[in-house]
Amino acid sequence: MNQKIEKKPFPESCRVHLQAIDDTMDILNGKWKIRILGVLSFGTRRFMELQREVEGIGSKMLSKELKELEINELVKRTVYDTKPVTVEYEITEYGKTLHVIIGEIAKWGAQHRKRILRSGTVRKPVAA
Amino acid sequence: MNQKIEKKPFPESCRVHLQAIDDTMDILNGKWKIRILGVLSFGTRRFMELQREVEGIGSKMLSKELKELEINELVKRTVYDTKPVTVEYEITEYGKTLHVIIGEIAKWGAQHRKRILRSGTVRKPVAA
DNA sequence: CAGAATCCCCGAAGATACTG
DNA sequence: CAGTATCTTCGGGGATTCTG
Repeated sequence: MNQKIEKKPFPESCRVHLQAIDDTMDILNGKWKIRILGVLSFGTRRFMELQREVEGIGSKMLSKELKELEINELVKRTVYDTKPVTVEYEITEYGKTLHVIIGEIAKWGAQHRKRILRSGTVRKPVAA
Repeated sequence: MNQKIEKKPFPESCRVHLQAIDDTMDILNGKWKIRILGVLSFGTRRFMELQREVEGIGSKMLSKELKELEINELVKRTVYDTKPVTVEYEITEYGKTLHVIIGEIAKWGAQHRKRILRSGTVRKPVAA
């Protein structure tokens, strides 16, 4: 049975803020996208290089995630007409606008790691 | 010695950076955590309120994600000994250190939305 | 209300093989 | 090399029910 507590639905300003968060997260979904962008932030990469550098990802997933990033114009794919075809991926100018976010994520991660180590306990970054 | 340009596995500095990104993402995994933190950033919330405000989440998922956030000391759970028990969730001081990230995410989302609208096409934030 | 327990399904994602 | 195609498995997560 549905309980109704009916409080104020939610201030509009809050909804907008949350909507914005969702907009971003819809694009950066999947556990690989951020990581892929992280690797690409160091420069152009070929498919195989990415697969090697994004630890644990399979070719199918990599292909799929890259395609999604490309659709959203965050990554650019370039094909070179060599004998065995060569493909390079790089972050677009628009994609670079994400660097602020990724930078903050990296910064926090570094701080967090220090915190974990400092706190004697053998606790590790637990997720699940 | 070796004159050939070695394909270094990956510069150490880069690995550290990527590791930091992973550390953060391991904690903010799942499609709900960021959203939950976003809602909680507006203040203390009860279980049902969260479920209503984090659109689409089920009680099982909400419970699970909250537990994980609690383990990582990003969220604090308080139980009040009322007739039907009352439970409140709030962001911890440590959790607030994530506000920078979440703020940037929201900022980017807002910008992105504008960009999408501006670009005539009916393109919408595509994820998959 | 706050959640745990159950049942169950569908899609994410791995492994493998194949192609231009 | 850079993917695509196919098959299959596994568990995330939804719906529902139950309890303190």
